[in-house]
Order: sequence, then C-alpha cells, then structure tokens
Amino acid sequence: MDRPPGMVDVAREAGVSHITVSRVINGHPSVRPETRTRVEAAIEKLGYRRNSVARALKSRRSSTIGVVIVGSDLFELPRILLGVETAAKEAGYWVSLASRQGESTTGDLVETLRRLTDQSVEAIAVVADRPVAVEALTRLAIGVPVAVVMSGNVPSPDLSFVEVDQELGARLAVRHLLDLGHRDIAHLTGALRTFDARARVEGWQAELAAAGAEGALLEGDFSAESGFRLAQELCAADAALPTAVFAGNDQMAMGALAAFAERGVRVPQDVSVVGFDDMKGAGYLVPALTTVRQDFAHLGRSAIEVLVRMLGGEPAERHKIAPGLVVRHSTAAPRTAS
Amino acid sequence: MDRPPGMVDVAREAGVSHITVSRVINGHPSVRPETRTRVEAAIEKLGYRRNSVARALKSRRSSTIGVVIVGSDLFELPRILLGVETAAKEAGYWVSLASRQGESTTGDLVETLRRLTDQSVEAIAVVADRPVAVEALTRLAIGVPVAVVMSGNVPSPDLSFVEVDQELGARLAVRHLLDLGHRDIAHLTGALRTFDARARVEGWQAELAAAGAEGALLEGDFSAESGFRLAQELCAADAALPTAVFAGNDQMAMGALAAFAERGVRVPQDVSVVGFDDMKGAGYLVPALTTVRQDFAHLGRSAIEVLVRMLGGEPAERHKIAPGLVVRHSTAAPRTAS
DNA sequence: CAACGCGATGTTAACGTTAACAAGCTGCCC
DNA sequence: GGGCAGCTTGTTAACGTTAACATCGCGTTG
Repeated sequence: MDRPPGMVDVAREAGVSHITVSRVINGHPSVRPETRTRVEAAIEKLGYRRNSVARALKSRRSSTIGVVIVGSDLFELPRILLGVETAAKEAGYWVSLASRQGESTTGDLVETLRRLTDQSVEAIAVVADRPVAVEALTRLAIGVPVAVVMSGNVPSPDLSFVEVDQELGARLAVRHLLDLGHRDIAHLTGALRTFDARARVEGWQAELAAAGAEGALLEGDFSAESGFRLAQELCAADAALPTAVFAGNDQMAMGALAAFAERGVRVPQDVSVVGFDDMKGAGYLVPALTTVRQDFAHLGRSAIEVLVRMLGGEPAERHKIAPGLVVRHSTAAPRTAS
Repeated sequence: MDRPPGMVDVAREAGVSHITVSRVINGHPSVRPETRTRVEAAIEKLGYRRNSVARALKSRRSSTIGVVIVGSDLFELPRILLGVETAAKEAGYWVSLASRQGESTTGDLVETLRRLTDQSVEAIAVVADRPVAVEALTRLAIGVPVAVVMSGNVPSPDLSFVEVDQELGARLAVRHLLDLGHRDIAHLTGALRTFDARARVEGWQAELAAAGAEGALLEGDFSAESGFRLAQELCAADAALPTAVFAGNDQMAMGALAAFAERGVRVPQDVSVVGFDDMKGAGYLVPALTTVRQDFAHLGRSAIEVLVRMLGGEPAERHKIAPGLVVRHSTAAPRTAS
C-alpha cells in the first residue's frame, strides 16, 4: 500500500463499515462504546488521519479562513497575524494567506478574493490600510462572511469591522499634551491614503479645536525618513518651533527625534514628542518615547471571533478597540508658558 | 440553482461533455479551437470557477505550501512572510499558515506538521529560530519536501536550509570595528537558545581571535531592555569600558544607546556600537546605527523556490544568503589608540 | 480501397469523505 | 407473544474533479 490509509482501511481492520469509522471520528453519539474502542485501536494501529480535502469536498466546509493583506505599510502585521492564527486554531480553523502588495487596483483585489473563495474558504479577514480596498469590498457580493481589520467608517451592513480607535488614540495623545500646557501642537501625518493616518489627523484637529489650541499639519508617509524631514522643516521655518509634535507613528517620531537631536533642539525641554503604535523598543529611544499603544494581537483575535460568530449566523459587528496612552519621557510642560 | 456551477453545467451550456471543459481549463492541447471558444464563452456566461477542493482530492495536488512559524522573537517575520507569499503565488501555490508560539515541545511541532499534512499541503517551510525545532524535524519522516528558514548547521540530507549567513554578518561587523582600530569589543548576545544568537557569537569570537583582540561576552535576549541593562552593567563595571560594543540585534543596540546616553557616554566618540538586522528606522536612531542588513524578503522567496525545485524532484539544497554591512554614524575610531 | 494513425471528444470510474435512508437487533409494553 | 421504539450499524449515493480507456471521424498511405 503506497498511499495513506482511508476510512475503508480502518473499517476493514476494525471489522466494521467505513461509515462507523466516520461516526467515531465525528463523535456521533450512537456508537457502542465497545465498537468505538475497536475503531480507535484500528485508527491508532494504521496511523489513520482524516483526509480534510475529501471532507471539505463533501461537507462544503473547508475549516479554513482566508486572510488578505492589502498594503505593506503595516509594521505591526506579525502581531495581528499571530492573533489571527492563534484564535483561528482555537476555533478549529486554518488560515490561508493571500497578499496584495503595491498599488492594488480594485480588479486585483477582486481576483485575490476570488482565488480565496475558489479555495472554499468559509470566511475572509481583510487586513487593509487603505480606504480604496474597503470601498471595493462593499461593492462585492463575496458569499462568505468578511471582516475588515484596521479600517472602518465605511457604511456596509454585511461587513464586520474590527479596528483600534485611531481617533481616540490621537485625542489621548493630544489631550496629554494639552494637559501639560501646550497650545501649539504640530502634527506630522502618516500616509494620508490610509485610514489610520486620516483618523489620527481628525482626532488631533478635534481635540485641538475643543481646547482652542492650534498647530501646523505636515504631511508625511509613516517612514522615519519623513519624520526626520518634516521635523527639519519645522526647525528651518521662520516661525517659532511648536512646543509639541504629535507624530503619525513611532517611526516618524523616531525620525523627528533624530532631526531635533541634530539641530540641538532638546526633547522634551524645548519640544515634546508623542508617537503612535508603541513599537518594540519605543521605551528605549532617547528620550523614551511617549506614545499610544495599540493591541494588535487583540485585533487579530477579535477579527476571527467575529467571523466565527458570523459563521454561526450572527449579523455583522463593529468593534472599536480602545488604545492606551503610554507616558514616558519625551513629553513635558512647555518651557515658557506664553 | 443555489450552488455554484460545476463543469457539468458549463458542459451543458456549451453542448459538450464535462471532460472537454476540464481539458479546456487545463490547457490540454487536443481541443478544437472552435470548441475551446465555445467552452470559454460558457464559462464566462455562467461565471464558472474551478473547485480547487475537488481538484485537490482527485489529483492529490492541493497547490498549497504550509508555513510553520516557531517562536515569536522573529521581529522581521512580516518581510519573510511577504517574500514567501509573493513567491508562492508566482509559482501557483497557496500559503497555509500554522504557528507555534511559546515553548514548543517536539510533540507540539509534530502535531502542527501533522495538521498541515492532513490538509494535503505539498511542501512545508518551517521558519524557526530555535535549534530544538530543527532537531525534531530531522527525526521526522514528513513525506513532503521541507525547507527550514533562518537556521542551519544541522546535518540532515532530506531537509533544505535557507538562511542568512549570521556568522559572516557578525564577522563583517567585528572586522569593521577592528579596521577602525578597536581592540576591545564586547558582545551583547541575543537569546542563546536561538541559532542566530549563537552564530553571531561564533563569528564575533572567530574574528576577534583572528585579530588577536578581545572582549567581554554579556548574555541578553534580543530585547531592547536587555541591551539597556547589559550596557549599564558595562558602565558600572570597575574595568574600563570597551571601546566598542557589538549588539545581538538592533533592538539591543537601541537599548545600549539609551543606556550610554543616560550615563553620558558618547557614541561613537567614547564607544562604538554596531547592531544587527537593519530594522526599520535604524538610520534614524541617535546616532544613526551602523548595522548588518539581512534581506528577509529574499529569504522567504528563496525558501519557496527551493521547495518548488524539490517538488520537481531535485534534492535538498542549502543556501546561505550573504548579509551586508551598513555603516552609519554609531562607529568611529577609538579615541585613544592604546 | 482498406487499413492505419491521430486528433478530438466522450464514457466510466475513481479520489475519500459525509448525508440520507434502510435494516437489524434489543428490550419493553400491552 | 407480537409490535413498536430506539439504538446501532450498514448500504447507497453523492460532492466536482481528473485519469484511463473507448470511440468517432477524417486524412493519409501502401
């Protein structure tokens, strides 16, 4: 015998029919304990393993959840993925991966989703950083439950959304600076084609407006390089330096810190800096970075949990996970209250 | 009709038999062009998509490659994964994910591999940072081609290995310091249970020995925190500070930089620091970090390419990808040549 | 002109599982 | 003691595809 044993082989070994083997494996109640034991012994002896492909074909249940990754600005992808994978495994599902890098057109995305449904995935989690991708999703009848991770605000009754509340995070950061006494808080934005960057801008604006404070907006792209460049611009400008800078993410904060160090601008004495993400090592920048922490593993886990509920017939859900402010040493009261 | 159309439906529409449809889809040569066109029209009209589960069942080819992730110290996982996914897609394969976090026993690993083969994956890539995992692999007859990513040095004729040459990377880093005139080069190691950390220690030792130089070894765990702590120890020690520090990775270098800044030790004037990885933003630390760059996407891509060749009947291969030194501003000649 | 070869198409039978239905056995109650 | 319920087991038929073999028609060649 050159191929792995099937149910028939186990059945022959145990002296029963293959369907009894099926029942034992699926935990069907009406099997005599004695028979069950015999079948289990045969399974053990032959080293039988259920062929999940055949099972998927017949039962139309592949026990697989597809994950689509759109965009590659996602620094924290591994943590999300680990959350996804862990939760999926716990729920008895496989994770099948499909990514779309670079400029993904709507057609590309459709094709990726198609490939995934061809594979008979039961549900799909889309980890997307761009509104474009999500807008495309809303126009698609995919036929399986879909959860969108990390980006929301698009009205769509059939899609679930799981995201960290970016606007709240931004507000937390800005409020912290306001509380310290800052009234001129610049924002170095992330890539504005992404949801996250936009939501952070909104949070920053809203909080600033509520406090009657102000600040310049400089557009970056989430890279440390852009943070560096924008901070340099800030220094070079004729106007006085703002007393605080809210960076689009920790990478940009890092760049800004480098630029300030180069110009001899002291942080936090001359200018306060807040980041976003709480990336690995953020506490060991100089100075240790005050930032907004996102729980990415939680995000991934929630996505799967939502999908599992949807597979159970529940309607689509929307979850906003609250981020938390982590205060370290890159923020302080402004030197001179104007 | 409530379920998606199958080949029979297409066949009926086109007025042929389902097997002709199969031939058209698989690009079989002996189909009359006129028939082909008719079938293609029917496919288009019905929106037919091949059921890859049924195909996998019959042909025993799932077109899926399994990826097992062992350990979670892998900061650069997403880049590897993206390389894997891209290369797999190009080669016509799916990627199915399975991770093992935390303390993975051999039994755990076996079970994970089993689950993957149950799914009929055609090949498996194991991204592992620990020797334990790899040793377990060598004792297993898995039945499909296996490539191990990121860790080598274990003799095993059936396993392919794809890794960045860690020892070479360490040598590059240390040689750079030696060339600058350093003779006392401490090494803050990564977690010694991992291959990478060990290989870097070996490279450091070998290069030091070859040059007749010396230096202390302090054991860390790849975290910025450990880099910080060990650098503090270095400062606190009665003996003089080494003139250079080779950190186990960029995170640890970051921690060390923070510790030195706190103590008023200037980098690179008082002490030079070299990292490993070239993590995102390494060029925007203060000072910009000299480090060793690993091409992770290449790593992932190579793994898939090797597996595809193995699926084509080729024997196992071993690849060492050469890392490159990136010189920035955290290294300089020692202040006083002794 | 018949036989052969070959390209194009069709028929049948798997792949290994689960669903639906059928049937045997036991024990219980009237 | 017969019939019926209920538990256990078996028979048969799919799921949608591909492999192997069969068939048909036509052009070519001895």
